Amino acid sequence: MFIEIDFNSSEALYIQLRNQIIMGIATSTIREGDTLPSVRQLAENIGINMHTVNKAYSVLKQEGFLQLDRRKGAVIAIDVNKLQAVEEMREQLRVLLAKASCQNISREEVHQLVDEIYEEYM
Amino acid sequence: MFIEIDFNSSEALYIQLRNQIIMGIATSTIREGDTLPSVRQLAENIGINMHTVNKAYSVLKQEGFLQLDRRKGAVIAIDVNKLQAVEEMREQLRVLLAKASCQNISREEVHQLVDEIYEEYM
DNA sequence: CATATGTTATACTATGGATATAACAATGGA
DNA sequence: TCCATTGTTATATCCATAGTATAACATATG
Repeated sequence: MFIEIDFNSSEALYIQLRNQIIMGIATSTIREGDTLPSVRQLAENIGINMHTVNKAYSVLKQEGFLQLDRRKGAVIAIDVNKLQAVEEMREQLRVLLAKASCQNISREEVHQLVDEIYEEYM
Repeated sequence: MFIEIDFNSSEALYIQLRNQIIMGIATSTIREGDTLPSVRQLAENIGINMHTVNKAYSVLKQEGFLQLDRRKGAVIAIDVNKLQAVEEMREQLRVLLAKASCQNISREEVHQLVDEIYEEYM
């Protein structure tokens, strides 16, 4: 299992789970059509509560990364409104880059970071 | 006052405050050496509790953007460990760009977004 | 001396995260 | 058909955090 939870982190467990799964998709560790473990299985596997996994899955469903099917379980299925996705990204980058700018991190340095990270993805 | 708080947002008030002040620095609305209102003044001004403002100021102090002085009040003073700042940025971008990658937002599109946003700053 | 500053302490309410049981309808395999 | 497993929903409890409300203190300014 590619999922690693940090119980000492201040980040909510279900958010960590969400992030790990999105990273899994980005790095092709899991692909469209693959199924994730059932909420009960994954919960037992990680050692957390069923509802915490369920919440992570619900968020991923809401964000258009998962489809929940009683027959097949949790299936990776990308269904994204790209215009909306870009606007959400812009808002998050606005805050992140404001801080970066204050810290004298240049535009070029950000571009390089983006390139480095994108090499791991796709 | 350049600070605008959204009371309907799910984001914590002190985080909104922090973000607005960082954006204020990034856009040169406030500059190094400028003083922010006292915690009591700003609290009354916005219509929130003194301790909420105090928490925002404490976070900004912790992050190296503010110096709190009993004589001068809250003074903008950038004191940043750049190496650490870049690493923190990398971690945040890792999650953000993983999602972007899953949503078929290309590296070039991200670069363009970064450029657009950076035009407002510096 | 009076006022305003940052700082600290305590207490309360509300909300959200995480857990624990429990139950339900629907599906698939034996 | 029977049974186990699936996603889903409903409660209830515990704890941490956010926000508010008072209050008090040392210090600095006028």
